[in-house]
Amino acid sequence: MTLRITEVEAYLGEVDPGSHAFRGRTNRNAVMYGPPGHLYTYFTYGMHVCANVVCSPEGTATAVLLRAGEIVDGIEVARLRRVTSKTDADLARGPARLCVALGITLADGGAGLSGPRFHLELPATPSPFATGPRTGVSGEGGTLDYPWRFWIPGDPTVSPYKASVPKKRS
DNA sequence: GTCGAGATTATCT
DNA sequence: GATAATCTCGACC
Repeated sequence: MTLRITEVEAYLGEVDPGSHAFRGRTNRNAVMYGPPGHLYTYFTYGMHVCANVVCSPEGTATAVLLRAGEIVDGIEVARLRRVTSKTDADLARGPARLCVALGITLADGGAGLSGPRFHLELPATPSPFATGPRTGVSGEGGTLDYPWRFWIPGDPTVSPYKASVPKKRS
């Protein structure tokens, strides 16, 4: 199946308070310290799986979290995996949803993106994108000081979920 | 459409 | 024992 990535978040390793690598290398984030082009998956909140792409050389821990995407091919399979989704745009709108739709599990952690299981390729033409503060990150890592969220404006698969700070109702 | 709270478990301190 | 890079459901506008 094919997925067009529409939203990501950057994590700059040990200098990023929101990164799993902020407190140093652990057993879980060991993959991020490895060579680039690999898949870093992790289990969070006791029930969700998220996928990252390692993008820094061995020894450093930067990665890109796949937050949302559009199912281009194999949408029927994605629908079976995401029964709760009412629309196609919901199939991969959100990090955990994206993993479910693609069938990514913890067992895929460390897999290469040029191997038989996964293949990553760049688009023929670059897409316009916007930047902003990250969401879902606890602590100071989720503030405007770390505007490392990138998405394609206007794309229906980009999550509006908690995209803006809670505002009081007058 | 938007807001608020609960669910549930691997991992880290 | 506390925490967490989230999702879903129910209530309200």
